[in-house]
Amino acid sequence: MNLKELSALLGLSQTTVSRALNDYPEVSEATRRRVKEAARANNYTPNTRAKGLATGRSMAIGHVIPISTRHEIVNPIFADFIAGAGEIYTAGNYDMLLSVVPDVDEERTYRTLAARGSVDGVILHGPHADDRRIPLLRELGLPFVVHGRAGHEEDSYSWVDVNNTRAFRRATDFLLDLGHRRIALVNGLESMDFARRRRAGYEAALKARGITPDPALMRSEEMTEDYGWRAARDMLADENPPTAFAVSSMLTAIGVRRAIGDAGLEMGRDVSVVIHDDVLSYLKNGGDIPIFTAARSSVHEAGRLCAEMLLRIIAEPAPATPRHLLLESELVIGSSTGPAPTG
Amino acid sequence: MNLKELSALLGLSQTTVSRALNDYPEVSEATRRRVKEAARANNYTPNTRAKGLATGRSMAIGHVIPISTRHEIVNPIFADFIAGAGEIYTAGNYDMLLSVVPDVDEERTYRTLAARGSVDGVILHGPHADDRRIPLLRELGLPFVVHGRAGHEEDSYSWVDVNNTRAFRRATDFLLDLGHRRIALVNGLESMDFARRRRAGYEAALKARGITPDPALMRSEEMTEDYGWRAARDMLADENPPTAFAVSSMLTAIGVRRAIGDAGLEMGRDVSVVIHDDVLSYLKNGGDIPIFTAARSSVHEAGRLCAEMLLRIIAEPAPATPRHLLLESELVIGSSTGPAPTG
DNA sequence: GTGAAAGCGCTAACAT
DNA sequence: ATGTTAGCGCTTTCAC
Repeated sequence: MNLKELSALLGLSQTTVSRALNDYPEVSEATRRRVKEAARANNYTPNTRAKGLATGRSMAIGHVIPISTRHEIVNPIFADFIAGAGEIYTAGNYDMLLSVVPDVDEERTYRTLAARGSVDGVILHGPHADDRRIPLLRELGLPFVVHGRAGHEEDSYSWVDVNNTRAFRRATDFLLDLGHRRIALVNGLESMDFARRRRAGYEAALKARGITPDPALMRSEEMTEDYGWRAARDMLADENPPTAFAVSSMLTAIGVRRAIGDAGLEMGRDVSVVIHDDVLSYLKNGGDIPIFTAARSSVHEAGRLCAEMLLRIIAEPAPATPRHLLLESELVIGSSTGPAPTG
Repeated sequence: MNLKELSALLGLSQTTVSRALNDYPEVSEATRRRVKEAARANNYTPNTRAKGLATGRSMAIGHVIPISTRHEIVNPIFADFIAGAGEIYTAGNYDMLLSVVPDVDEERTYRTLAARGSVDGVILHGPHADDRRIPLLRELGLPFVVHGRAGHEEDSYSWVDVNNTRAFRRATDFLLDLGHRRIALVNGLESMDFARRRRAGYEAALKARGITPDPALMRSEEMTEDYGWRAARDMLADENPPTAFAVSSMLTAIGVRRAIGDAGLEMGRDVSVVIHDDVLSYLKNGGDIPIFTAARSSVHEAGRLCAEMLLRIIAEPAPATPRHLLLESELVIGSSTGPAPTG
C-alpha cells in the first residue's frame, strides 16, 4: 500500500493524506483522524527511499567499523556501543547503517557515504591522536559525534567520552588508601587517547602521595587475556613485585587473576586488583562478578548518549556549536578487594 | 555532483551517461570510456535513494538485533558475525542496516522493514524451535537466510549452520579416547537449537561406548562465566565427580577453569577440558589460548557465508530453492589437554 | 548509438 | 482546509 492507493481509497489528494500523516497543522482534526485510522488499518508505511529523495534526508546514521589489516580483531566495544546507539535510533525512527571496511579504505567510505547521501550523520569510533577523519568529515559537511577524544582541539568538534583520567586517579587512590605503595598499571595501547589519559590519572594519584611512578610497573599493550597474564606474571616474578594492580580491561584482568593464582598468591589477601572496563555487558548476567571491580562505566550508555547528541545536532537548524559530554565512571567496590599486605 | 550535472558537463543526455555507467551494451566504447573517466574525475557517485526508487531495490540487507527484555545481554556472537557479513556486503556494494529492537517488537520490525522497502533481504539470527519469524518473512516476501536452524522443516528455508552435533560428538570422543568415563557437559540454554544438537552429539558419543549419560553431569544455562564456575564447582564437589568437561563457550570455560583451580585440581593433569566456541575473535591476538580448545569454528566465517548466500538468492531471477550449508568445526587440540586419571 | 519523456513514492511550493 | 503541480536523482521504455 502506498500513498497514491491510500489517498484514492480515502477520496483525498496525496497531499492531504501526507500532511495528515506528518502532523501538519492545517489539516482538520476529523480528516487527520480518518487518515491515520485508514493508514493503520491498511498497514501503510511510507517508503523510506521516496521520502528521503523528496526531503533530502536519509533518516539514517552511519557507523564505520574499520577492520584492522594488522590486528584483524573486532573491537569488543562495538557490540555494546552499537546496541546502545541502536536503541536511540529506533526510538527516533532512524536507521543505522553499518559499514565494515578495511581500515585503509576508511576515508573513501566516508566520502562515498556523503556522496551517496546514505546517511544524515555519523559516529566516529576509536579516535587516535590528531585524527584525520575529523577534518575530512568537516570538509564533507557530514554531521558527526566522536566517541572519545582525539587529544587535540577538543573544543572544535562534538564528543562523548568517559573521564578516564579521573577513573584511574580514583582507582589508584583507592589502592593507595588500602596502604599499597607498589601499584602496577596494566594499560591498553597508548596510541589510543583513552590509555594515555588513564596513565595520566594513575601517575597523578601516585605523585600526589609523593610516589614516583616506576616504569617497571607500567605495561601498555593490546588488551588480551594473554597480555594480562604475561604482564602480571613477569611483574610478580620481579624482585620488587607489585602488591596491587590497576587493570584496563576485564579480559586482561582475567589474565592477571590467573597469573596471581599461578604465583601461589590469593587475590584480595595478598594482592589487590582494581579494574576499569567500559564493556561489561557480557557479564551482566553473571551476578557475582568474580573479580574485584573498582570502576566501571558502560559503553552501552555512551552509545545512547552519542546517538542522542548526534540526532540533536542534525535536528538543529543552524550550524551546530560543538557539544561535549564527559561521563564519570560509576565506582563499584568489590567486597573482598582486600587490604595491602602489612609490613 | 549528480547525473544531471555530469551529463551536462559531457554534453550527453542523462540516459546515455546512465547507460555508460551501468555497462549497458548499446553504448559505444569511446563514449563509455569518456563517461567513466569524467565520473571518476568529478567524484560522481549515484545517489542510493534515487537509484533505489527507480529500480525498486534498496541495495541493503537488514539485521534485526533483538534486545531481550529479560536478559538485556548483547549476544556476543553478533559482533563477530556482523563483521564477517559486513565484509561481503561492502564487497558487493550492499549496505547493512541494523535494527536494535526489544525482542517483543521483532515482528513489527520485519513488517516495517518490508513495507518501507528499506532492505532487499534479511539474515535471521538465533532461531529457536519452530520460529515464528520464518513464516512471517515468507509471508512478507522478504528473502532471508537463517544463521542456525529452527529444528523444524529445515528443507523449506535457507540456512548456514555449524555441525554442532558432530562437533560435540568428536569432542566427547576425544575425551573418551583419553580414557575418561565421567564426562560433564556444560551446555548453553536448550531453548536454542544448537544446544540441543550439542547434547545429542555428546550423548551419542557416550552411548556408542556403552555409557549411559548421567543427568547429574549435564548442565544447561545461559553461558556466563559465573555459570561455568558454579556448574563445575558443584559437580566437582559431588561424591562421584567428573574427570573431564565438555564446555559450550569460552566464557563459561573460564569459569570452569577457575572452579577446577579452586578445587585444588590442575587442569590437564587431574581434569581435562574441551571447549567448543564459535566466537574466538577476542582471543585471536592472545596467541597462547590458555585453556585447551578442542573444537572451534568461527562465527565470522558464518557471517560471510550467510551474506554470500543471501546475495546469491537475491540475485536469482526465479523464486530461489532453499540452500543449506553445514560447516564442520575445525579441531584444535591443546597440547596439555591431559590424560584421564588412572585408577 | 543516442535522446526525450515518463515514472518510481513521496514532499513542498503554490494555488484556491 | 484541501488540491494541483513540480521536482527530488535516477532508470527505463520508446523513438529516432
